[in-house]
Amino acid sequence: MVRTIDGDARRKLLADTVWGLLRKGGLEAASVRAVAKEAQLSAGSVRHFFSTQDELHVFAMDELMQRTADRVEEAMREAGTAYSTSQPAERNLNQVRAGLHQLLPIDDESTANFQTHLQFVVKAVIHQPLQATARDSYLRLQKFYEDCIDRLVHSGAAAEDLDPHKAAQQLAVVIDGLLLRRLTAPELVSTDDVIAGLDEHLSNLHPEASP
Amino acid sequence: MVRTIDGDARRKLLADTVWGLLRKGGLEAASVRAVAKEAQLSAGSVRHFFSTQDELHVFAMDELMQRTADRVEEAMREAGTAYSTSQPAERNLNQVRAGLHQLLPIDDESTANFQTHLQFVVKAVIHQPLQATARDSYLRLQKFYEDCIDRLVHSGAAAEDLDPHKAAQQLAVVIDGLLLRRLTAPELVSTDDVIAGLDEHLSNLHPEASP
DNA sequence: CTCAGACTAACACACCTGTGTTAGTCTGAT
DNA sequence: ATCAGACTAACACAGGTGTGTTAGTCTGAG
Repeated sequence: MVRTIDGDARRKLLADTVWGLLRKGGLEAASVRAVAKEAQLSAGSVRHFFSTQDELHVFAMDELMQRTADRVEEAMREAGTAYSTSQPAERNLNQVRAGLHQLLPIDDESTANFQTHLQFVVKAVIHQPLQATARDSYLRLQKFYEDCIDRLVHSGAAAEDLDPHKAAQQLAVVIDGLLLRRLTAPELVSTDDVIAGLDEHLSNLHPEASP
Repeated sequence: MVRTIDGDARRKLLADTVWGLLRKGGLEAASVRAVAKEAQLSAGSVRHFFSTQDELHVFAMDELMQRTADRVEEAMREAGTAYSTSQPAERNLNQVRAGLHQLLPIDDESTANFQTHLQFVVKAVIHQPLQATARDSYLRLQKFYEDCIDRLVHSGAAAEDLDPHKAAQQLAVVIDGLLLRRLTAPELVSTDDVIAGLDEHLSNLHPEASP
């Protein structure tokens, strides 16, 4: 090895650059040249790390999904320690809530992230190279939702006669709906509405819920 | 007037062409030349009716939204006559259900429509010229949802102590969520799931609902 | 000190884009 | 029959795109 720049760091920097351009102008704005310019590199340099534009885009999408997953995991761990002295039921509920909050646009940073996310997944519907990543992402998410429901049921925060599969689906629908609406109709749905929407849904799972 | 081709028909034909290209390749695939070719016209001809690309795209989006609104209205009218001999409560419920079904991808045709729809609204998030249309569309939809809740409450299909605004929001979230999930994760959400998801939500509004 | 090879920069190619311009063709009211 | 003007077609311009190629620069192991 000679003259070894940290390739992984470079790749991640470029992924980050793609996110910014994508959020502001769609995937088409994240051209090789535009990314290079934004990252203060030459086009040749970018293409040294990603020999193809699709490769760059796929990597950027993968990376974004991974980051989100990491954030969820960390938020749950944090909530775990924060409520380490609480009852398991309360701890579980708060962990789930903390994890799910990471999947919603609730502040400027997460809104920016999910704007990028949305552009990616919607593009993936019609752009083949992105489909595998999109598929991985939603399969993983589905598992996560099922895990959340599991935790809620086992800790008494959700009725035991719940159909876990159905409940996970509904949870996914609510989260995706809140996401899409917050991003496309921001005048009608505030970040507070988003949080309230999720919390409402969760509290309706409580066995003693519903008047 | 001389040599007057039906301009409105031409415009609608071109809008239709845009939908097809958009659904398959995103807004960027609906270039002036591509649209012209697909519609078997020359580029100059297209630009005679739309002097700018944005104008064409905006018109196409407007038209799509209008068509959807028309379908909703007609479905409700149909349901009204179909249940004209029923109790008002039952008629109202079925009208609402029929209208809302028009806002979901439940068969090949509606799936295609909403693929186009989704591409439009997500592009509108970052593409200024489309924003006014998107805004009109979601404001109109919001009113429609509130109207639906109203009907349900007044006909006893929904609890009277419901917060109408909140209920309309939740309805919107469920519908948008089902839409996004069906289109981005078709393996996880079938068209039947979509219908079931909506019906479940509606039946949970019933005053005597919840065990 | 050397030099393989990781990295960068620059150019070329073929193609597509929106838009402006300009000349032509056809039609229906006069 | 004429002719204004709605419509069409074709070209040009300036710029952007992905990608291939090729020559150069820098560095750390030997």
